[in-house]
Amino acid sequence: MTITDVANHAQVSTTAVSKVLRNAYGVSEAMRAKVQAAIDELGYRPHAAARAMRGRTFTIGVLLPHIRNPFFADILDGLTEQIGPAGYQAIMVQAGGTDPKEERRAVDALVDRQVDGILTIAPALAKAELEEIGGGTPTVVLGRHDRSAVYDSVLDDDEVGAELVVEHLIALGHRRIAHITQADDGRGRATALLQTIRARTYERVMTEHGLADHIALAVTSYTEEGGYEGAKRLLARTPRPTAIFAGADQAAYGTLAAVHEAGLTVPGDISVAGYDNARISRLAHISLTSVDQDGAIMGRTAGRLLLERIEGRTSAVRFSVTPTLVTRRSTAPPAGAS
Amino acid sequence: MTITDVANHAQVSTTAVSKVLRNAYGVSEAMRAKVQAAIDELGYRPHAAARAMRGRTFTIGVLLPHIRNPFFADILDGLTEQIGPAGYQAIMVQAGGTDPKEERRAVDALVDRQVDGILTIAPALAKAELEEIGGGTPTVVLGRHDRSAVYDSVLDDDEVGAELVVEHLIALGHRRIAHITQADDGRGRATALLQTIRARTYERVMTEHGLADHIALAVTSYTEEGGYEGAKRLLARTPRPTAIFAGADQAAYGTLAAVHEAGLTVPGDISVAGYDNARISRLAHISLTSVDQDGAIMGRTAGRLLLERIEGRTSAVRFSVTPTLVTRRSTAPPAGAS
DNA sequence: GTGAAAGCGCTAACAC
DNA sequence: GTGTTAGCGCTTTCAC
Repeated sequence: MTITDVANHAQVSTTAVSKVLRNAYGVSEAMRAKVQAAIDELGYRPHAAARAMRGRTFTIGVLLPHIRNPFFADILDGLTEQIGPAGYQAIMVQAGGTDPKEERRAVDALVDRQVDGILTIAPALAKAELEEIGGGTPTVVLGRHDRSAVYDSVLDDDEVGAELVVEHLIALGHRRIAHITQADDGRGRATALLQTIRARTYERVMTEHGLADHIALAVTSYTEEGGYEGAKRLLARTPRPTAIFAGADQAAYGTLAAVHEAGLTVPGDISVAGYDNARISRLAHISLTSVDQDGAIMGRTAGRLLLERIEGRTSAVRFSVTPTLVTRRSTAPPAGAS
Repeated sequence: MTITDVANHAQVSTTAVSKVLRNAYGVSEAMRAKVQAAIDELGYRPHAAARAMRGRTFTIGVLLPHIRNPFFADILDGLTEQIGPAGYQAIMVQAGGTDPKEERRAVDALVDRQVDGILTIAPALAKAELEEIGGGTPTVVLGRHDRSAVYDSVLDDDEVGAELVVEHLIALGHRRIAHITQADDGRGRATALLQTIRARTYERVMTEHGLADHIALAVTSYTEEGGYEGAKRLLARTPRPTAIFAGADQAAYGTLAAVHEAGLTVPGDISVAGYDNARISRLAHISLTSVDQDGAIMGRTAGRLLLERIEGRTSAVRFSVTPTLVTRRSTAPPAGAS
């Protein structure tokens, strides 16, 4: 079932069919109707690979670090909502860990498949590599703070978000506030990575409040395992922190497990806060104080920016959402606070 | 950078290059080395779309209902582990809800992109549609109980799993045990769907223990929202159930929230059990009794079966894993049990 | 063992 | 407004 079959069936040229398929300029209404009828009748669907040889694939490639973080689902929903009506389909690939090599392989897989646009979510790649990719394919980078003239950026203001958490804990009366962050791999400017911004903001706010001596960092990863491991280390300190700010909700879940396992209670002995406001964090049993960044809006915006670039925009755009703090039962004044 | 460039650079024909690329029969060792050197030197990567026109894409398409269920991540990891070394790349598309129309659209997107194989996870499509897809592309269906001669099946023995949960609750002394299940859309034989098997097994085991009068079903969906909604309905019954078996962990999380919101405790007032043994269920704060099905093995097997089919196998294979029960703190004897 | 050449299904000049 | 036709980069006969 090819475009030639449709053309024969409708008694027109393949050009006409191609134009109807792409809603291109220069087809009469009668022609359109005739061709469309033939398409419907034959149940024809264009061959994506053949299209890719010459024109568009109507595909947006999404690079996800992994599919375990429910926050990514919000982003994807927003993206799909935006690009679907324009006839685009999102395909996802998993980066597989924080190894930039693996990530590069995954993003190359998208490039090789001739996607029309790429959305990378919190990539660990060096900026130069991202620009190389952006130079060849319209690209939106989500969750990084570098400024590029080659690709668009969608990000949450992590400095605001981290500040909200630390200020909240300090206002509750906490002084020994610890933080769990994710290691960066040392390539490129670290200040571009959201975990670095969150961690530095934590240190800055602590210092501003005269709590520099109480700064305690655990460098693991934004995963449940990372949160668990980090919390175990932090809880072993003497004196023990009274609050733990995990840089991501996933890590906060691991922290909750570690606290519980140590025979301590939340928030009685330890307050815990996260970042992302994943849906599960809202559940009464977890009830995690967290920073809400609107993933759906971020996804929709990424989609819009990609469509604009595909249509020809070449100037770079940077879109930042301002996060808000959602306080729940996992944070409370420290024991002994009057 | 095309195959012609490589051929020119190595002073050979494009045929030779193509053969080296595909590890095809009939190239001398010297030729292979020369061509490989040119490939490496030029940093050449084959154009996937051009390949797709004639041969393989080295791509496996995965249809996911959504990316919120962490159990799917285990499956995907297993799949990647299996197909990666063979040079295959997994790409995922989201079905977007339980609407079979949406699901069909998503799977067609994979077919249009000429993937070499398709893995559908817990699809809601009619069997006839799955067979149509399987007829055109090697297909593995994960999580359905229909028997097909056209596609392979990978499943967990849901009858065993559901029985383990209900027997466990009964052994603890519960009698008023309720169940939250997912609606099916009425297409095709319902007995093919895992939610139907789990629900019917629940009814059967209850009946076998003389508890037919205590059967209480809430038909919502395997999501947090579905679990929350279903639990609210069940808790409104008089007399109230003492245990709720949610057909999936996601739904169990919603159930926990609803129970908590009703001012009741788990497991003091209500025992809660799930199915899937997602990682979060292990966390001390949730500590959900659940059924473990080994997602990694299921994913690896699906990958192996797909590669076999791509290599030419035409007979259908059915692979079933036997689940186990993991008891945690969310289930306990009912209040008033001596 | 190696290479020339046809053609996969589509898009886009360009001619009519 | 419509049709003819030359490729896109690769794989695959089929000669040599």
